[in-house]
Amino acid sequence: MHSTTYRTHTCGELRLSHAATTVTLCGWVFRIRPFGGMTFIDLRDRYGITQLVFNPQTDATLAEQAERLGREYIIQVTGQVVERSNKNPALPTGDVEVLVTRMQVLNASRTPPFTLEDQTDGGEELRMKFRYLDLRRRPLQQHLLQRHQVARAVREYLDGQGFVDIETPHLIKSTPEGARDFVVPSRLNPGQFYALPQSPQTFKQLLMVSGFDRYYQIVRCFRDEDLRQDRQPEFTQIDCEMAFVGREDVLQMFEHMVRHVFRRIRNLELTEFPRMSYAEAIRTYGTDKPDLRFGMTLHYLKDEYANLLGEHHFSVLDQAEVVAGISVPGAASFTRKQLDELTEFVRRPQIGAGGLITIRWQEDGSLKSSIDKYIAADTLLRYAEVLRARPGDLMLLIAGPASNTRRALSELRLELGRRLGLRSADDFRPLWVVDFPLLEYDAEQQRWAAMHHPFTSWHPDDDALLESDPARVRANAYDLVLNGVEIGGGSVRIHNRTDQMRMFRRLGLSEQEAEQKFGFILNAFEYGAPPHGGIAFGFDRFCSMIIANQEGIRDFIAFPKNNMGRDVMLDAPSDIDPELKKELGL
RNA sequence: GGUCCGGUAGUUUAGUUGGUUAGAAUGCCGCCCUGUCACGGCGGAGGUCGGGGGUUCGAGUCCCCUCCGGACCGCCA
Repeated sequence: MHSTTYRTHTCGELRLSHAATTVTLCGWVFRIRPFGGMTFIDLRDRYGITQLVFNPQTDATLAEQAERLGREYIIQVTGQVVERSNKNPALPTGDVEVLVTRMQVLNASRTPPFTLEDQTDGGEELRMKFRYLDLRRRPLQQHLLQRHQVARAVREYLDGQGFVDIETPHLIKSTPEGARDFVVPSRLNPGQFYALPQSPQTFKQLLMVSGFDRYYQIVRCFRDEDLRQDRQPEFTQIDCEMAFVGREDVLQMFEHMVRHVFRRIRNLELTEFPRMSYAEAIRTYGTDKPDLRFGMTLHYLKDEYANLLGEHHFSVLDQAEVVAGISVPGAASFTRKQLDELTEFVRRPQIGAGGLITIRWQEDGSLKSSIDKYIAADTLLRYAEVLRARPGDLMLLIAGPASNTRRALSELRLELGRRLGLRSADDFRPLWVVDFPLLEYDAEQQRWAAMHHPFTSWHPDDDALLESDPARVRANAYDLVLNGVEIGGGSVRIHNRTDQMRMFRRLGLSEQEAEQKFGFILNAFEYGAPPHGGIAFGFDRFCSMIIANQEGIRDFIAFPKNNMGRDVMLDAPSDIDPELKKELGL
């Protein structure tokens, strides 16, 4: 299958059954073990590693040449496959070796700046600069090969469900809503710019108007925002849209897609896709993307509905908008040092809690808290009841403004999950988060903004609230969360001009602005637009989760950018030729 | 726009209160070794301590500025 004019087999192919045949292999010199006259070389390609033997008794000149090879030289060798006297069970090819009788150096190599072992000694920056070398390493090769398999499985499923892969343009129009656009100057239209798509959102909706019913695309998207380990300026979406569907149709269809991909890639049957409202997620986990692999949910001693604090003399609690906490099973044995670390963790500027109240409920029933002088033991026992704690547990309380406190507890919960080993890499817990708010108030710009995007429809029961009480309108939107990572999101869309205009007005666009920026879709809605809805998955995140159950996506992208959006291998972005600049009217 | 961490040999890193010749591992080079597989043994070379300025008798170490990398907050419909 891989036989070419250069080679008869790959480096991962030879077995005992090949013994006594003569083969020609090509590959990179991975390790050289000179052993007196005799020399062993591990020859590597993407299929595996095969041991070569050079024996001076067979060919003294050749054995000497072999000793002079360097790491990552690329060579072509011919020889006989022989059974090894000392087999290596760690290698699939470990039963055999190739006794080399002819060797040609196809290309020499400088000594690589870092080792290409699975556990490389290279730092992040160096590996990025020499990305093509880093990609020779087995873990990264596996990631990209598996990413290809994920894409195949996705296409296999969607093709089977009648979805049509249709390409959409990359040079499009800049629109005011959403993320900052990357722009491309137009030479033929001096002073004007294209934008690169943040997603094919409007195009896929127009394809529904055209009657394409079921559309998908694995497509690059661009957003000019600050980066994180799970955010790149260009990233890939599995972009999907369906006509004549309601929310339930979309959730079913894509739950099954995720199941299909997990079967194919991990041979794993996902058990259930529970649903949770946005409000419930925020209340019980402090976040809209809860990690369901472990418990430790939030419980409230004081919030806008109730105050269960009882008798005490502690102003920190009285003055707080919200007092809430989690109980950590079996963690009453935490040391003072560990508790200090947790306190420091929540006080970090990024988390921003004022402090952390710790209550250790010992196995013997005694209580040790950081607020012993303010709050009596019987009151603490009532707190324990609210927090669903048991003897042996550690209770952690935070008091402060509602959203800060929830966020801090959410981060604290994740940190404890990490420390206690509750976020297992073999465990996958999907979750649909539904009923997001349609709008959120942007204090900076003093206007309402779409939480999902401005084409999202809303719950019919909330229709009247759009004008009277926008904060309470529930969107017909959903996110798919996997182990605390948002891997996809979508909505049932608006499909008539009247509602779309109401939405634009609500977002502060005048009739004229809406017409100017979004005229194409408003017009399309006047020519028989079907009800439709869809979803988009972050393909890079989906891959990083399904392949390695990790959040960082850079190791699943062949040529990613760093956290300043730079490609350190190319050294892009860069200056351009002044002549070119002039032509572009810049 | 902001916060935090880091930058010492090719690479990964140690370096105490500011004090003698900046130490280790790995890689690289040389010699020895015929069954290794992270081979082993002996020896050797290799340092603008990111850059600039300052404090000091003396700076890898302290201060200021700056560049680079990483993580995060804001931001990311």
